[in-house]
Amino acid sequence: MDEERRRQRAAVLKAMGHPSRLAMLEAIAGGERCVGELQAVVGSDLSTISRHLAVLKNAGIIGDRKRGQQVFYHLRVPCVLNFFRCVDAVLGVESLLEIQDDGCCLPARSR
Amino acid sequence: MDEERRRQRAAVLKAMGHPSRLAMLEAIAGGERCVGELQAVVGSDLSTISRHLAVLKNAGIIGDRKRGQQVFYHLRVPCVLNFFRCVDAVLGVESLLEIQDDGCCLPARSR
DNA sequence: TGCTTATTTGGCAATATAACCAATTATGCC
DNA sequence: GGCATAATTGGTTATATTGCCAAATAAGCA
Repeated sequence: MDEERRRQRAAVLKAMGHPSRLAMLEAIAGGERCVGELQAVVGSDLSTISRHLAVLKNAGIIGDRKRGQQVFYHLRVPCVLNFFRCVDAVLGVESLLEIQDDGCCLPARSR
Repeated sequence: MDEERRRQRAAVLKAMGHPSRLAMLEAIAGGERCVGELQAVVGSDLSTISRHLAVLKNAGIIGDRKRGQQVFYHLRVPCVLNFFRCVDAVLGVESLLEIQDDGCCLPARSR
C-alpha cells in the first residue's frame, strides 16, 4: 500500500536524522568499520554506539558482518549519502522563498 | 564547523522522517498547498497538521506565504524528493549484504 | 578452562515527539 | 463592529528516543 511505503521511507529518513548516526554513516561510507572504530569517531559510550548502529541496521541502511570478535558494518546502498548535496542546498538557501523550477542539484523530475 | 553542519543535516532528515510530513511534502511538491488542503490529505487534526508544517518550515524544507486568510506552503528546494529513488533502493534490497561499488541510483561519488 | 577483548542487552532517568482539545489570533465579509 | 473561516498556540497526556552504567554474551588466546 501507498501508506505503508511512506511509513518505510519515513523510517529510513528518521534513522538518518541524528548527528551521531550521520557521522557514523560518513565513516562507514569510507569502507567497513567496526564498532570500536566508530566509537573513536563519535565519542559516545560504546553501548550508545551499538544502539545507534542497531537503529541504522533496523532501517536497512547498513548491514553487518562478523569477523573474529569484531562486527563490521557497511552501507547497504552507498548512494544514501548523495542526498546531502540536496540537503545542503536546503541549508544554504537564505534568499529564495519561492519555488524553483530548475533542476536544483539532482537530475530528474523534481516535481 | 563540521559538527554543526552535521547537526543541521540531521535536522533536515529528522524533519522528513515522519509519514504524515512525507505525505504533506508529496502534496506540496505538486504545487503550493494551504493547511486545509493538507489536512484533507493527511486526515489528522488541523492543529497537528499545523505543528507538522512548523517542523518542516523550521528545518528549512518548506516556506510559507500568506494569501488572504490562508497560508500556502511550498518546497524551498524541490529536489528533496529525489532522494526517494535511493531510499526506495534501501527498502528494496533483500539479497545484497555486501557493499556495492556501482553507482546505484544517483550519478556521482557514492563513496 | 580461565582471561581478555569486542559487542550487545537490561534497566533506568531525562528529554523530546506526537496527538488531541480548547482557546487564541488573523483575515475577510456583512 | 460582529460573525465566519483559516490557522496557530497553550496545555495535557501518551509514547518514543537518547544516553549512560552495569551486566551478559561471544570470540580469541594462554
